Amino acid sequence: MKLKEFAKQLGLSPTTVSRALSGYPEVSEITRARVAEEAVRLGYRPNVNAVRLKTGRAGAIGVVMGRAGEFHFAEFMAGMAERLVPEDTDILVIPMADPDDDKEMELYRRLVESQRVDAIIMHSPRPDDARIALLHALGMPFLVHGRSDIDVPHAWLDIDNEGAVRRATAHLLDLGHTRIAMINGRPGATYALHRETGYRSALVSRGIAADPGLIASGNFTDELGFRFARAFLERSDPPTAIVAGSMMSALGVYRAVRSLGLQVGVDVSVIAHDDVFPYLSADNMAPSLSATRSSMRAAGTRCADLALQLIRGVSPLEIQEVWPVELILRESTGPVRR
Amino acid sequence: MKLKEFAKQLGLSPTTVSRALSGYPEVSEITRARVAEEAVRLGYRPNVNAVRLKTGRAGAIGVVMGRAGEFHFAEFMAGMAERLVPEDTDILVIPMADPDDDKEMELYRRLVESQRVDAIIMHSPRPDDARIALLHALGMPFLVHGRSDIDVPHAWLDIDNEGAVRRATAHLLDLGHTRIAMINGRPGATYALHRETGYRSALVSRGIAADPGLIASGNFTDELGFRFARAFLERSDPPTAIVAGSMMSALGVYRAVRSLGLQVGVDVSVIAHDDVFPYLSADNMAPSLSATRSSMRAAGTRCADLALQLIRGVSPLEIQEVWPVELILRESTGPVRR
DNA sequence: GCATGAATTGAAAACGATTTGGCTAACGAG
DNA sequence: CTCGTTAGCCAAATCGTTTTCAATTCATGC
Repeated sequence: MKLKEFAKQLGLSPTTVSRALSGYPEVSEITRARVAEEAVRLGYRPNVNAVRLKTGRAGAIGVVMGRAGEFHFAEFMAGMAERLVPEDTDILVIPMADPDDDKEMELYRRLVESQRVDAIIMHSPRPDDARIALLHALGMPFLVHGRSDIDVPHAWLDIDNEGAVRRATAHLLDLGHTRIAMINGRPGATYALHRETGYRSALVSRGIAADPGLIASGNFTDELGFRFARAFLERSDPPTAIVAGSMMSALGVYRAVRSLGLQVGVDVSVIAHDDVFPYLSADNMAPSLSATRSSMRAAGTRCADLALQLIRGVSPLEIQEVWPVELILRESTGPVRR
Repeated sequence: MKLKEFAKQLGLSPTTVSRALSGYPEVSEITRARVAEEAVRLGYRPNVNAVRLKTGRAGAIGVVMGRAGEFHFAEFMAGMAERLVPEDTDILVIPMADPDDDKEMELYRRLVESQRVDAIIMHSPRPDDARIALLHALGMPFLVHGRSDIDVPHAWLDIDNEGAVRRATAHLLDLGHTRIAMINGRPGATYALHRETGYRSALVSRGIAADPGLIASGNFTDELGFRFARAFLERSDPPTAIVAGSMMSALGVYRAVRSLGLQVGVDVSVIAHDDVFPYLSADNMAPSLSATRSSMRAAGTRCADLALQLIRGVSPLEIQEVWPVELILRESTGPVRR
């Protein structure tokens, strides 16, 4: 059923029907009602591609996905959907190429030129992220989930990674721990830097020098959590507490602690960052995991919302949001054992 | 840069340029080369929306996403991307509505009519899944990841859930276990039924009656894994082995076993299904987890491939694939303890 | 030297909507 | 009774491609 045909059935012109459906003011309320009603009855729906061609709007928001199958991603997208479904806006997944490669840049360029999306949401930027510069130069509305120091205006939403880790570390210090290890994310991303800054600043404020041997970086996997924690704990001067970057890392850390016959929360205190997953909760771990917490799903919803605002013309400069992070103390942290 | 303008720069007609770029045979090799080269140099790219309108092809495949943020999803999509990126086909995420609701049906209807996707990939169908009937009726190419008994032709790719669980259960029986519990997925989905069938048939073949009290169903979460396993093990006649539906369930089961002072692989044997995640591996659990294994990522890649075939006109009837599932024995399974 | 067919190329008509710029009728005001 | 204004509607142009149909060129065989 096309507009022309539908209009004929109604005894109206395509113009009027189009206007009625798009809510323009110059059509009488009574006609509008009739058109709307008949559209439902006859099942008329404007052809998206025609609308897109004519208006230049894509009706879709692109979200960049890492190729490693990050477990955060589904949760973030589910959050996006919450906001975007009622808006009738599509979610387009943009698989990342190698970020260091020129291909990645080429990919964005093509994406923008092809007008398949009205805005882009990207994750885990680096302090000097060429993608941001490019998207800005191309004039594509985009929202950064995370932050960048790059000298280009960009909208962003981030959590207070630095503050979160600082508080977590400070809490461990309060408990008497002085040798505190840290398992961070892949080096390069701003969030990893911020976390390290938070960690260091907490130590410094107590006059403790950070031991480079107690800092490790890598993907947020159970395996690396285990390997790093084992390596820390097998040192001659092992840490008494570990700050881990994710729930998966924490699983590995727990395992490492246990594997050495030690007890989490007693011999070794553990704090991790929890993005709040429906399938794995810090509360349910044994012992329950003290964690810095921030909902990935909520971030997805809000990012989608902000992207919509960008599309509607809000200036990127007005969109800069830092979310506070909760610190939830549970059983995995305890006073240092002498 | 539009086609018209680009063509003029080349001193050719839009027709020829279009043909050259789309690889039609009636344009000379030399012109084609020139056009291709200049297109890169001048940065001409056809407007996707115009192409879509004209050709009726959307250049995108839709994939249905549950709203619960299933952890499998990112992995599956990463797999899809592997196949779809080189094909220059977009991935559109279709958030699911309530499947029992009419809204879900309405959603598909609109999706199809709006011509936003050329094919749809859906997951976890039920034996009698109205969505399949609808998509078939609407004439939309679609691929089912999983299976359905519905009497409507549909293309599908599934793993051998029944065989996997049968073998897993049989292996436990071989080890002398006779009281074997099972933690299944949400009731209703075909895969859950198949798994239960596999479980029951293994028991029956040894003349053992399935105890309904040893079968539980629910989302694949750590929490439910724990709760179900606890409930099982606290019975007066506890099972000596547990078959779990996912890695997350297995985490919960491990926790439950430990919480009762029991030992996985010694007091209680555990087998789970492993979709192979980069961030959590059965091999690394402690004790390492015996598992039925099938790569979710590979499934995503293959599903994307099959969807492309459907688009190219291959009959759904020719696309029916069952993947065998590996059974990998590790430390979490051992002979029954008397 | 000419008809024939193959090899290339173009002009123009779609695709299905939105939107600009009229047009008509009705209503008050003068 | 006319004129200006407004509400409501419509015709036609447009978005940027693809594709049908027709035209042109060119070599080939006679």
